[in-house]
Parts: sequence; structure tokens; C-alpha cells
Amino acid sequence: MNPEPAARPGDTSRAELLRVLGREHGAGLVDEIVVKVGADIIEGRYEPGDDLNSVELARVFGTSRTPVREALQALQREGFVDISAHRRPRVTTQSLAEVRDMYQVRAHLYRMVSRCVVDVATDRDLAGLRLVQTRLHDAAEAGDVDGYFWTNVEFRNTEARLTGNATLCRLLDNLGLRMLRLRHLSLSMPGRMAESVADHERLLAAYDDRDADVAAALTASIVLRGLRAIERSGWMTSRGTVT
Amino acid sequence: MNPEPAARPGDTSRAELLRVLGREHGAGLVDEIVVKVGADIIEGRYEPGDDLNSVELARVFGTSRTPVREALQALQREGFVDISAHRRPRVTTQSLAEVRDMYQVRAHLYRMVSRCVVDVATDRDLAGLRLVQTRLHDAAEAGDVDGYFWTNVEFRNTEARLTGNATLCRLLDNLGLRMLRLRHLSLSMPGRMAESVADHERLLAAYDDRDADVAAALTASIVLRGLRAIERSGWMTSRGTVT
DNA sequence: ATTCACTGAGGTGTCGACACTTTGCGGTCG
DNA sequence: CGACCGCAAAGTGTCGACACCTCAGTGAAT
Repeated sequence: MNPEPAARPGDTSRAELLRVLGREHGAGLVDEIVVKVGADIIEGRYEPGDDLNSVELARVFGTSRTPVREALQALQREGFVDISAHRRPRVTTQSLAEVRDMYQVRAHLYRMVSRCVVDVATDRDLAGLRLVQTRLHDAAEAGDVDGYFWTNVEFRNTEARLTGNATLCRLLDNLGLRMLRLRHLSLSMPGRMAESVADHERLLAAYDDRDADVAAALTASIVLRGLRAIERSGWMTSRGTVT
Repeated sequence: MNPEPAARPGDTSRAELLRVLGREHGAGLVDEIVVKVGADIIEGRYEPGDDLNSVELARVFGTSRTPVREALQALQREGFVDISAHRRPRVTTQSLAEVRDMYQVRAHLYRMVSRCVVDVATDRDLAGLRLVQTRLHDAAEAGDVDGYFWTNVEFRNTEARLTGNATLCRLLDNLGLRMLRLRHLSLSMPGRMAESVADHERLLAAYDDRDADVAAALTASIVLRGLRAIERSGWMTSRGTVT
């Protein structure tokens, strides 16, 4: 459709996709298709509701339909595609209600992350987080939205990793991937980056104080601010989203 | 929905599998294979680590390898099977650490469920829950472990449904399915059923009081008691599970 | 003009085949 | 006796083919 190769974000979302899908190898027809189509969906080159029929994709990628079908099912697992029997797969459409739900769950899970971090993180771990925070700060000063966005993703991934809870990481990866479009949109809103930097600063202070209650509350607040930014943006009403 | 108490555990786990996989129809080769193999894993007819090669399964089911491969990937999505490139799929082995992680996350998510239930459930909803609780009580009195187990699953599903949060339901379904083996084991421990009935009774009382803090704490406690039962059982050490 | 059966073009689900990779086994050599 | 090499058996990834299903469009009947 829109064969414009995405500049830098593409590479990073590509890596994130591979990581989350657990297909680290990256070699293999299926992975190639998953990453390409997935990135096309995340970065908006496919609109919600678009048809993704296997025969056309097979033609585009020069493969048979078998790897395409596998790729589409992998994308369905991650919530990017809806597949029902004998019907053409379609790009998932998210309702405002679903978006709210995702943010609520994500906020709640990050409460757990922050409590765990307070419990188990060493000073060294916190120093690592602070390092990422520095890069957030710099990106914000430079007004580099994409850079800020991906560093922010890294910040949250680092926190999750620190808990040492693989199940928690998996669920957050899954949710995070689905919300990638939205999180990007949210951080693009005017004034959001500065706000976000300040919030992260406060969160790190709470970690340093080993104050679980404050850290959990701040984390949840940070996530939910993203939701509010989206709600204010009117993005939802500008799309063909069902109630 | 299920007027007859599960005569055979297989029937119910079959239905639960279909529901969680979003494959309600149940018609189709892939679904048949998913359900059969999935139930075999849940109910222990395959040991963790067993090979599940597609050609043998295709022979067993009298199909080609294509639907078998799709089924195996669906099972991988739910965490029952590990697939890596060019190697035979294997039944997932869970380490004790992973089990602990799953229970912790599940407990935390059910905190959210209980808070939501307190917020949004009508008296009519709570009456529905109490009805399930009655059946729990009866099954416990009758010493019907399987009946109790599946009614318990229904109780938790009902709570989740009440929140109206589809994302939350999805994550809990996913987690719940992976933990099915463990939850069953946990409830089979001597004295657990009676304990569980009493816990649920207290939880319902908290719902009636609209006391979110107590409800959340009780819910988490109920989940974590399941974990402790498993830890005491020594199940993990009797399996070839890595620590 | 509206409805509805029909149809054919396009797509999905499944199949059997084939090349490449892994694995288990036996023989060779230190 | 054990380590190493190589080969055959077994399994995976991908392909093209084909039967069936869906859907938009046609045209006839109301």
C-alpha cells in the first residue's frame, strides 16, 4: 500500500517485535513476514480494518501461502490481526473502551513491577535505570520524539526485567506491543515529554528511598497519564472505531 | 451454560480450552487437534519434555501435517509447547521459579479484579457469584474434587467477567490455562477444599460490604495459598524441573 | 424498485511432495 | 575404551495443487 520505508523507528520496532515474539533468530521466512507486516501495522501503513489476505501477501513476499499463514497467526497472537474461519484476516480495530482497559491493566501490572523493583533491585540496578533516565532527559531536551519514545520503552523493559519475574515480563511485553501505536501517539502530544521526564525523575527518587507505596502509585500515575493524553487527543473519534 | 457437573474432566477442560483459544466454533481440524493434544498435556498424558513431532501427530489424527503444525503453534501461544526452529516441539517444562512467578502475577491481577468487582458489580451480579459459591460448597461437602475444581474455575471466570475489562479477562484466561495443571493439583491436596470454601465465603462477605481493600487482600491470599499448597506438595522436585 | 437465487472470481483450509536440517547409530581411529 | 566422523533415518520448512467456502455482482421474479 504505502511502500514508504520508515526511517529510524522501523528498525527499532522491528527489533522489539522480534524480541517479544520470542523469535530471536530472525532467520526464516515466517519471521521476516511477521516483522514486516507487524511494523507496517504498528507504524500505520495499514489502517485498522484493512484486509490482509494470504494470497496477496504471498505474492508480495514471493513465498507460498504457508509461511504467510503462520505469520498471520503469530500476529493474531499479539493482537494485531483478527482471523476468523474462512474469512480474510483483518487488521485489528481497537475501541476506546478496549484502550482504556489495556491502560488500566498495564498500570496495575506496573504497580507490581515497581513494588518488586523496590524489593529486589540493587543500587547497581538503580544506577542502570538512572542511566536510561539520563538518556530520556537528553532526548526530551533535544525534542527527539522517536528517540524519547524508544528510550522510554527501554526504561519500562528494564524495570520489568529487574523484577526477575518472567511471567510478568511476558504479559507486559504482550500488552506493550499492542499498545505501541498508542504509546507513541501519547508521547507525541505537546508537553508530554517534559511531563514524562519529571515523572520518571520522581519515580527514581522513590526507588532510591525504597518507598514501595509511592513508587507503585507514581508508576500507575505515569501510565494513566498516557491514557489521558490519548483521550484528550480525540484520536479515537477520528478513527473508524466501534464503541 | 453447563447444567451437568463435569462427568469427565476431559469434557470440561476441552470446553475451557476452546473458550480461551477463542475458537468457539469447535469445528475444524485444527481445533480438534488443539483440544485433544491440549487436554492430553493438561491431564498429564504427556509428560513435560515429551516430543510432539508433527508427522506422528498427523498420522494419529489422520490428517496432513499442516493442521497439526497450526495446532502446535496455537498450543505454543498458550505456553503448553516449546517450538524452536528445525527442532521437534516439546511439551513445556515449568520450573518452580516460573510457577511462583505465575502465581504472584495471578494474585496481583486478581487484586485488580476484586477491586473492580467491588466498584462495578450490582447486587444481582453478587447474587450470581453467591450461587456459584453454593455449588462450591456442595462439591466440597461431597468430596468431589473435579467438580469443585471446575466450579472454582467458573467462580474466578465469573469475577473476571464482571469487571467488564476484556484485556484483563484475556490475560487471566491465558495465565489460568497455563496453570490449570497446577491449580488442579493444588486443590487436590488434603484439606484444601474446605479451606478454599471458607476463603471464598469471606471474599463474598467483603464484596457485600463493598470493601475493596479487604476483598483485594483476600483474593490475593486465596491465590497464594494455592501456591503454598504446591510448594508443600513437593510436586516440583518429583519432576524433572530445573530450579 | 426491492428482493432473492445464482454464479463466478477470489480466498481459505488441507493435502502430498520435496529439499534441507537434525539426530541417532555404526564404524573408524586414536 | 572413548572420541570423532559420516551416513541413513526421521522431522521440519516450504511449496504448488485442489476442493470448498465466501462474497459481490448479475439478472430474474415479485
